[in-house]
Amino acid sequence: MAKATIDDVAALAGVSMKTVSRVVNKEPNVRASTRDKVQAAIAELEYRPSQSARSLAANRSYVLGLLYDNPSANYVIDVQEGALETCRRAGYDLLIHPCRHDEPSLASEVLSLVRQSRVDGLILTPPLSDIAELVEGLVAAQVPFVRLSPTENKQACPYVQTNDQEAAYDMTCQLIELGHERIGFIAGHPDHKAVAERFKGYRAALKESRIKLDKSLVVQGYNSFESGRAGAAQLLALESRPTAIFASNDDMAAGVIIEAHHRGIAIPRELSVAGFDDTPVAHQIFPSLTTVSQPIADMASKATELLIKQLKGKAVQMPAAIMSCRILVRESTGKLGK
Amino acid sequence: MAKATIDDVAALAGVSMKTVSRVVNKEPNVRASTRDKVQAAIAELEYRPSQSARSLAANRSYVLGLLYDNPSANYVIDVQEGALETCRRAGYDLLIHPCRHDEPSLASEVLSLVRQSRVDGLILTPPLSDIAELVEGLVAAQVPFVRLSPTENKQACPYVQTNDQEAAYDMTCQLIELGHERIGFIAGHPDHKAVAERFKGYRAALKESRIKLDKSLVVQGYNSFESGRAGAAQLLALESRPTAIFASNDDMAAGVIIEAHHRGIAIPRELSVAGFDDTPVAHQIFPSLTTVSQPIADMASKATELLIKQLKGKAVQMPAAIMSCRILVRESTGKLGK
DNA sequence: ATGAAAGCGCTAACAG
DNA sequence: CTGTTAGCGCTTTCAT
Repeated sequence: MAKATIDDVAALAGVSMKTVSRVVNKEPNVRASTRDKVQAAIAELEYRPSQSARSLAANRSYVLGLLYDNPSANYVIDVQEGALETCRRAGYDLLIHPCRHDEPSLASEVLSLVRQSRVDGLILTPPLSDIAELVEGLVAAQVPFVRLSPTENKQACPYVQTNDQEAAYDMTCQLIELGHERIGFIAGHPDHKAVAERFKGYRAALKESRIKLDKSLVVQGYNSFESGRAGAAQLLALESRPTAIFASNDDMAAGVIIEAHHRGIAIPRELSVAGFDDTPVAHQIFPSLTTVSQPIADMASKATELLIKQLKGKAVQMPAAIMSCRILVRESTGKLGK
Repeated sequence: MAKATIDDVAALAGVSMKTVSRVVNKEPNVRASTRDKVQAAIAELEYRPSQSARSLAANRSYVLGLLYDNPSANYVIDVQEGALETCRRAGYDLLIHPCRHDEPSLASEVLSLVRQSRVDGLILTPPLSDIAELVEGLVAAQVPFVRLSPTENKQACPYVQTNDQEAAYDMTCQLIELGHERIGFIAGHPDHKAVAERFKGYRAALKESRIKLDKSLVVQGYNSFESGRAGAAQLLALESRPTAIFASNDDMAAGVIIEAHHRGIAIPRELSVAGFDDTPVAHQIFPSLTTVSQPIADMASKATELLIKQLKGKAVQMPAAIMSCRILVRESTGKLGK
């Protein structure tokens, strides 16, 4: 049996092509009995509308593009999962498009994707959310898009973010309450602003507790395990070394833990360690890592919803959603000497 | 400026639409000077062919579908990366389609995706590579597809696999050479045959060294960290416990390491641990894990090539590619007492 | 509530 | 080597 077309369905149901189209697209103004007839014909012929034909006619692809440049497999997978969840419910598919945030041709490459009518809209994740040229290019070309965790130019499009600076603040407060005063901090990659700005939470907590910010306790990391280990090596070699280290993400925190192991420093007896993200390594490491969990899939799912709403023309203004992080206390933090 | 169409380009270049089409699709039989004229017009108008129009006319979407049901984010990301690499070079895009291998409607759901003309072909990854109903359904519907690491029904389609049973054999031999005789084994998820069959390599190595297979040393794992930890708990509680444990993947090996830490068993002095896959946790854990690295992205890239070749009708028979694993010796294995 | 006609922008088949 | 003619299977617009 050859693939059935809308004409075959119309003929079998004894209606016009347009009526079948109405039923398929759940448009109103179809009598219930007519709809039933059509649906029976669809079932009998196993009719599936051709996406290419409807894309061409309607000038919409029913495909969304997910853009990312993130070395964390877990982050990307969670985003994909969340985005797909909403896509499926709404009848969209998802095209993935990893790219390089430092590629000069990034904006034109992405615009080309849209101009080929491949995707109806885009989802941007950090650090792409903060690439001004890309964001401005999309706005100028009137491409519908949403962003996850943008830190700048927030009126450009709908977005979803977490209160992660607040979580970094809370985490730092917890360490202070445990009695720590010399708290090392490993900052996130400067290009990755959402991570980099977790530093603000750390700083605010110290300030509130009237602990002077000691610049020798703050080292630059680059989100990788290796950079975390290197940062830890620097901090732990200090004459008066910190009693706690807060890394801006789990990979770097894992690096801190390994470096401490290799130096024979006991965690948490001699050093508390905290991370951020709750990646799998956080509980696969010894001791398990105190960290912050972000609802990444939920953020992506919500962002995709905002995008689809925008595509349907329902959005007059640019909505935004803020979601909450959760601190997970595990084995790697505690009072000194315990 | 409205989006330029092929007619606009043809008009500007002073040729027919068909000639533009030839240039765009790099077909032969176009005079160089004509091609140049056309390309100049394309550049001037910033013409990008509409994918929907060409899909409809040519009955091809230039999109491939990637099917997976794998809890390992790293595996999936590597597969995506490899597949995309080939896709880009060949002018294809990639649609991702996670699904559940135990879902009864899996085959019909996937066939529906193809019938909507969304994808021209499919890439199946473990454990989907071994879902007979899906594989047979695709063959029956004459859908072009390729598989990664299939263990059954190998003539059904082109495929790519590694010599991982051989690698498991080599790893076991290495442990034996280090003096281990009581080597525990944590088997992979039974639904995930490619992983499960690593056991064969372990068994073969023991046999060759005339070490009797002790069934109490083989426990069933399910590929997860937790199942690895549970398996290790069982093995390490044995009266005569193993001096080495080989887990069928890194997540389970990480579970072994954590369980050993909690029991105060020193690695590798009292227990050697080996894993499989070389996921990030393998070097983010203490001690770092001896493991096997598979060229996952390369496999996916190669598989995608085979698929595209098949789409172009170039493949008469079903080709297969076998790639090599590499053993990475790290800190977690050694001689007893060292 | 339903239908008829006119494309969407391209490729395929054939003609020259 | 290049052009002409027909669709691909839908949605849209406008009738009825």
